[in-house]
Amino acid sequence: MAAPAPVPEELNVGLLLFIPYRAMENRIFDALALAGFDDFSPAQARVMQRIGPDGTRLTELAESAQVTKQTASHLVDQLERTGYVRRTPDPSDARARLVRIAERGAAAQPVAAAALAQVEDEWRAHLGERRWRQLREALAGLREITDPYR
Amino acid sequence: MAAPAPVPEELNVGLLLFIPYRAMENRIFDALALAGFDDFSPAQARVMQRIGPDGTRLTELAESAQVTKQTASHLVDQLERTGYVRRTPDPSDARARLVRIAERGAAAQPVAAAALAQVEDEWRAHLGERRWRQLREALAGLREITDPYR
DNA sequence: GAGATTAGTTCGATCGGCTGACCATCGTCA
DNA sequence: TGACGATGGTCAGCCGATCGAACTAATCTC
Repeated sequence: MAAPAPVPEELNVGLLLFIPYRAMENRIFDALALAGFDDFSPAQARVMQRIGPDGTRLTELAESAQVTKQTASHLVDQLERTGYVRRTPDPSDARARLVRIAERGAAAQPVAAAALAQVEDEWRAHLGERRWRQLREALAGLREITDPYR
Repeated sequence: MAAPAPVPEELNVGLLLFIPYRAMENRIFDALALAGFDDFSPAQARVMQRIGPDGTRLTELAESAQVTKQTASHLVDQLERTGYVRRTPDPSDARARLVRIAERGAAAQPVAAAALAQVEDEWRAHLGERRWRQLREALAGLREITDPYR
């Protein structure tokens, strides 16, 4: 333990979480824009990122992203218009439709993944392997009690 | 943030950060509303939270919250109208004005602080003291390379 | 002191997100 | 079996957040 927390300004945990989150979002967003994927917004991305490999229902997306169905629907509209996603019928329920990644979305994913990996590498390098793993582990633990969706 | 399809265990760090952040924000917001402070928005709170004890310039607030000066100005307008903050002249620069916490803002702060402490306690209890400290430490480390303001 | 820079505001537009109202399908239970 | 509540989704209308452009006033630099 050593030094008795010399930190005078104990920045609150909420802010402490938000700062790197925002940095990550910006980095990925910039990388995508640089690769030509500049025709979508952070809000759209926040929804798109939650689409599973086999498609995801709108309601599920809405819950997961913590927005109303209407908002999610609206964002999916835009994503559909620009070719990032596609709505397909849900075979198991005629009311529902599955939102799936479309061609342009599929093209953007590797770019986003690469940017993500790049940032994670930088963070890991900065923190060191041990602290990095501890961070991931603690965040996963936190998720158990803070993820309203899951 | 846009990232590839989530695999449950390997959920990307951005999302892992976002989930508890959002949960924290919601909890504090609810507590404030319950205590009668229901006449302001999350966006306003995000700005207000960054006001220092001796007041903070608008431009500084804008940078720190990563919004434009116009947006910050607009939010401060509202906060001023509802009595949470006050604009005072900056003695060191006649162009500038210091945004300070006003009466209603000062009244809200202990409520927010209590809610924050409550949530932190819950999180600490869930993670255990050791992991909790590791989390805080890692986040502080991350801030060194992700906080564009500082 | 002229010109560039900086702090802040005003204006106008767009986008994100919400509520309310609605339709179609599904599931259940009398 | 069929009526009715619950569920998945859309449409319409509204407000707040945020941005870009253009502007004023004060400051800084030579």
